[in-house]
Amino acid sequence: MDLTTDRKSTDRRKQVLETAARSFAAFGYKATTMDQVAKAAGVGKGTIYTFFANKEELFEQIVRELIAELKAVAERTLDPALPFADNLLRILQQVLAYRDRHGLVVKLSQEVREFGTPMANGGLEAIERSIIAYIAGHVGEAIAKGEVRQSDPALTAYMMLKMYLALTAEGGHLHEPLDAEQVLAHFRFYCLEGLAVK
Amino acid sequence: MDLTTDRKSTDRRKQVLETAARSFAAFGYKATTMDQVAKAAGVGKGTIYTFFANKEELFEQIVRELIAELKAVAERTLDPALPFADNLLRILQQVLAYRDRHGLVVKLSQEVREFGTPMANGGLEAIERSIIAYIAGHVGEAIAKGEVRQSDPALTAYMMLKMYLALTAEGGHLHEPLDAEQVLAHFRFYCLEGLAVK
DNA sequence: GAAATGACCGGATTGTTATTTTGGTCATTT
DNA sequence: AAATGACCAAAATAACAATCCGGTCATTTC
Repeated sequence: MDLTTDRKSTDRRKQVLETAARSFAAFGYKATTMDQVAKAAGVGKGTIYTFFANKEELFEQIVRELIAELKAVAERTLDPALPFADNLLRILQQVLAYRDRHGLVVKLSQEVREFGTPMANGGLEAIERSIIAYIAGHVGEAIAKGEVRQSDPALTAYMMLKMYLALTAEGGHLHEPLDAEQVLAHFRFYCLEGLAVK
Repeated sequence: MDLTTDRKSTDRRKQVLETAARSFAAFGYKATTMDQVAKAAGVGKGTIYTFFANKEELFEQIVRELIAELKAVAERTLDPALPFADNLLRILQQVLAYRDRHGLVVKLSQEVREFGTPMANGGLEAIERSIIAYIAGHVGEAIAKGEVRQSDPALTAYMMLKMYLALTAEGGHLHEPLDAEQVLAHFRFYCLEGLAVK
């Protein structure tokens, strides 16, 4: 059996997927060419089109895999013994840290800022939506357990993510950057406890 | 005394300012030309440069005036008899409604989205900072009066604006739009009361 | 002679055309 | 039957010409 040429179809597919993922992360969506991916994957260009209908579908599949990874990070971080608030903070911290360290997300963010590439923007939005949906699930559970006040889980999850991002990434020039411990304390303060005097 | 030609220098300055304000609001920063402003103001181009060092300074002066208008709207809305939370909501609603109805802000936002014009972006940021600073002042007072829990007024004002915007303008595609009453109720819920069960 | 002006300048922007690149196909090869 | 890469039309880019615009300053106006 010739190991060089006799590879199963699943191997080729995986090879394409991995190569493309690396290329999208390194060069972004539009600067990644199908020719280049084919060459780097050691595969004819036509072969890619037997697995993926077009460049967009190839990209979407890679985003889907990243979302699965983020979910895995969240599941790994989740500790059922801890109260909801602690899990929420741990997960936000871990998931967003992973996201920000991941080459693909970093590159896509830059591409959106710089060129406004619609596909790159769509990918990032899909990631954001999936994070909100994941948190919303746990908010729903927390409400059922009486750990969180009654509210719309989806909207609450959305507000939580926005607040967390307001404290960390965004608006870096409107307030001085906060370290991890400060972010944690402030998030608890603003999001969970509320500003009204008790 | 010839009313057509013998105008005082302050009149000419005001004329330029008003014409330029209308032009920036109608066409945005970069599509407004100094030639066009001079012509529409019935003034030689060189005259503009006796009042303003350059286009940027002219623009900044107009933004400064808009900020003063916003502050006036806020002051007019403020009712010292009302508790802090009510005033905050009324002011946010009034100021942001005024802002969104104001041609200049609308046009600058579009220009930033479309072309990323740095000057337009700078103007919007100045407006946002001034809103946050204004709210921060009142948050400071409310803390002193014991109406709001101890916190950094600037950061709290920033978080309040971000939350309000998250509920209204931004992320329109991540949750269905809310009407004014819902926004009010949700803002009270998320920002003031907090999510923790009491 | 102080204030106002608009012709003028160089750099930036825009419009136009020529050239190259790229996503996707399909006849041919393996 | 699976894989391939030469090929194509459309899209992106480069090259160049023409135009526009912010800012200046010698001249005019009052």
